[in-house]
Amino acid sequence: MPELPEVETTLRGLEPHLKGQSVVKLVVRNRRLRWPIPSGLEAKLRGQTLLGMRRRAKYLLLEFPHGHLLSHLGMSGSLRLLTGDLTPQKHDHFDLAFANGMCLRYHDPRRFGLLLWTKREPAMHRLIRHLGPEPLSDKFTGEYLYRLAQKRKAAVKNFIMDGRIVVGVGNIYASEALHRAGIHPTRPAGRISLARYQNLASIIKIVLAEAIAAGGTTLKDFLNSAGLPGYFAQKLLVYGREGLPCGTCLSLIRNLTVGQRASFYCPKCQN
DNA sequence: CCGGCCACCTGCGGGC
DNA sequence: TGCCCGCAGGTGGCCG
Repeated sequence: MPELPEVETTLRGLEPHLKGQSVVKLVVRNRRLRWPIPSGLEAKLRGQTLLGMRRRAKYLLLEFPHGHLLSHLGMSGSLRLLTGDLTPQKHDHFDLAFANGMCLRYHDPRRFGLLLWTKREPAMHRLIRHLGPEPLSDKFTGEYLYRLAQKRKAAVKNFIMDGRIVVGVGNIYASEALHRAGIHPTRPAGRISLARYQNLASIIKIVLAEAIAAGGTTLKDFLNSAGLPGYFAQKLLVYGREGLPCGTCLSLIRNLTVGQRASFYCPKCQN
């Protein structure tokens, strides 16, 4: 489900309500996420004040006086802010209750997400340490992509989805950005010019920024922290549009498997 | 180091 | 209707 824009949307929805609040309790109904929710986390969080929230890649980082909570939404996770009815539904795996009455509830049918605790700087954590730059930062440029791409034979779509190269570009936005940039998804990363990478890098920034502004993409079940869908799905030009005409040239959009992921592209506009 | 593949898990839609 | 198959927005780990 969530790529960078969906995680950012979740962060922006939660932070104003939760920053500065103290934790009343953590209730875990199912510890078995991608990695088990650590036992003892309940005791660690009780009474602690949430100092701030950040996003790094697709991880949400919650800062407390003695460490950070590190969470990830996986493929099907969502974090909702509840105030009224607290009856848990199927796949509601944990609740973080705050002193102002707000309840942060995690829902995740596939359980590919996670909730971990780290005492050290989150940037030093083994799941974060190896990650590349944020796509919306100044470190992410066409020159940067071009330099790392030299001699690489992997398909450019896999290259830009590799978190060690750049974070936050998932399957939807990789397809969309490559389409807007006119680059075929299977083109070897090392066989793309600097000029095309400059174009691609700026397009990735634009697509992600537009998706954040639209509140993310809801394909079937993404909901923001208030339980509302994002509407960037209406602006997708190729993703999920196999067999439909390209908006530019009317060729039919194709769906090709690249690196075990569906990849949508226009056979005429992208090369 | 790099590239390719698998696994983790549940739900849903299509085809028969 | 019901069963079986394939597929789904992520990503660490393993293998050659």
